[in-house]
Order: sequence, then C-alpha cells, then structure tokens
Amino acid sequence: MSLEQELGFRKPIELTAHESLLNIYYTASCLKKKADEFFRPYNLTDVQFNLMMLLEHQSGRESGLSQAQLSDMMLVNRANTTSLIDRMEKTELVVRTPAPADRRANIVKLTDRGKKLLAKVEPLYADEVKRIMAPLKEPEQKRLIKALEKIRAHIN
Amino acid sequence: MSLEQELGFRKPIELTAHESLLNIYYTASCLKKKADEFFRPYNLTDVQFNLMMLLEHQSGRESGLSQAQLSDMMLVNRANTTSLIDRMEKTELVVRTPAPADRRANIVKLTDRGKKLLAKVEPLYADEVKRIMAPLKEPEQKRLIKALEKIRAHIN
DNA sequence: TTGATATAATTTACATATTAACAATATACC
DNA sequence: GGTATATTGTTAATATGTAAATTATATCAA
Repeated sequence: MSLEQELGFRKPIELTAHESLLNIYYTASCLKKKADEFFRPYNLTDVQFNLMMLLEHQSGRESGLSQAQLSDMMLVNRANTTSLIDRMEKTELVVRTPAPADRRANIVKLTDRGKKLLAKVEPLYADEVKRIMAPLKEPEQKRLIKALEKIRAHIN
Repeated sequence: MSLEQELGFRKPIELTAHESLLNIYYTASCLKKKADEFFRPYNLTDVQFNLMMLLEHQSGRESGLSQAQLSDMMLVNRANTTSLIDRMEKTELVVRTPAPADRRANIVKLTDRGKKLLAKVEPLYADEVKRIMAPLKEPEQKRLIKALEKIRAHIN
C-alpha cells in the first residue's frame, strides 16, 4: 500500500525523491512503534535494548564501552547518552565504572540483571526481526541496504 | 560505506534482517539530522514544515484540516499534535478555528506569515531533497519504495 | 429519547532527541 | 614545563514522540 493511501492523502506526492524520503521516515517510524510494543512487556525501550546489544556484542576484551563510544555507535549526542544511562542505572541494567586510563571517562557495563534480561530477550527479538523482514528475500535486502548506503553517502 | 564502518562496530551484524532494519533506522536518523540543519535558519523544524506542507497541499476546498486529520497524516498522535500546534500558534505560522460542523474539533489553517514562509522555503527544500536522492535513479527509487511498502505491509 | 459507545482535543507523565554552556581532565606544541 | 586546544561527561532548555486519563461532544441502538 502506498504512503498516500496509508496516510489518507488526497493528492499524490509529486516528487519521487520526496516520496522516497517520506517512505524511509515512515517505515522507520512504523518499525519503531512495533519495537516499542515488543519491548514493553520487558520494561525496556528499543533504545535501551540497542545499548545493551552494543555492550554485549561490541565491547572488546576489557568489557564495557565509554559513554562517548556508545554515543558514536548509537548516532546520538553525549547529552542524551547521559540521561539514558541514568535511567538504565536506576533499573539496574548497567553500571558506570571509572575508566582506569582516563579520569574524565566512564566505562559502562551490563549488570548481571542486564545480561540475564538480554539473554532472554535477544533470541525473541531476532525471531521478530526475521519475521518482519521475511517479505524481502536475502538479495532484495542486500539491494535495499546498498540503496540506503548510497543515500547516506550523499547526504553531506 | 557499511553501517558497521560508519558506527565503528568491531564486529559485523550477523543477521541480514537486522542489518536491514538498522539501515532503515540510521538512514532515517541521518536524514532527520540533515533536515534539522536545513530548517534551522528559518526557525522551523522538519515536523513543523511537514505540517505546513500538509495544510498547503492536502487540505480540500474548505482550506484547513482538523487536528485529528493532521495527526493521521503525520503519524503522530493527538497529544503530540496539540503541543505542536501550540508552538506553531505562538510563532504565528498557523491558527486554530472552530469547526462549523463539530463543536469538538478545531480546524487548523496557515496564517499569511505561514503561507509566505512556506512559499519561500518549499522550493529550496525540493532542491535539497532532489540533491540527496540523486544517487538513486528514478527506477531505483521506485524499487526502494516498493521494498519499504512490502516491509510495512508485513509489520502487523 | 435515553443510555452506551466512539471521537476530538487536552493534560500529564515520561522517553528520547537536539543545542549550548560548563567543569574536569588530556593532549599537543612551543 | 606551561599554555592552548580538544575531549568527556553533565546540566538546562526545548522539541518531539509515546500512553493513559479526562472533558466535551457525536453517534448509534434499543
């Protein structure tokens, strides 16, 4: 179903480039809503889950990532990471520990509770993602990824 | 450039379906950042501009749309539309007028100031959108749109 | 007609995003 | 070594998104 139909537009979007852009926005928004719904029973948000995934799968041998590293990997600024981690410390999913080599920096680590929750939710999340993307076969997904990479490369 | 490279991931994303999903998210996020930057000199946000576009191009002969109609077309809920229009009334871009046929409803209309600003910004915005989407030729954009439609159709 | 239900907008509480300004600490260079 | 500059994280102000509860008004159905 086209964007115009889904949103109840009375007139078509004239510019294909604009229609492409709005489709990317709108699809991301639909995916986010679905993700919110998926994570709610676990008292998690998609952003919090994403941060836990980064800590689990992207942290090196030292275990844990600095707030600046997390900010970069999540494409958000540092101010936002501060309050996100504040909330996640309150629910005991992560802890801040001082960085041994840099007294300005915090290393963020998963707590045992965070690790346990992630271990439970992650396989269910993977199944859900596979289910949602199933209408596109692997080569179609690869083409989609390439197209989006081309656009990002051209934004700035 | 791949998502992993752009975000400085140390390990690849294993699931193609997950990589597809993250690419949609991150591309939308990059586009949003670019849009924020584009609209800042006009004291506008992308959401405010989108609402003005809807009022200009999607409202019927009566001129203006109810807040509920705007909510549906913008993918945001009514709570959010209330505060968005509050802000836009303060900056005198839109006005609320009572709906003649339904005393519960407000009809939102562009002010003269709103119309003038839109007339100035819209062609510049169209150029920018064309520029950003230029790396994808028309048929590639159509394929991208179809792929995103397929995903949305399968979310729920 | 009335009583149940639905819809329009608002309010509240909260999560997440931005920028700008700031303090503390590192780093680079003369 | 000492100074200029950069980086890390925090705070404050603001914009945007969510859900849930509330008020006012419409609509449907017995």
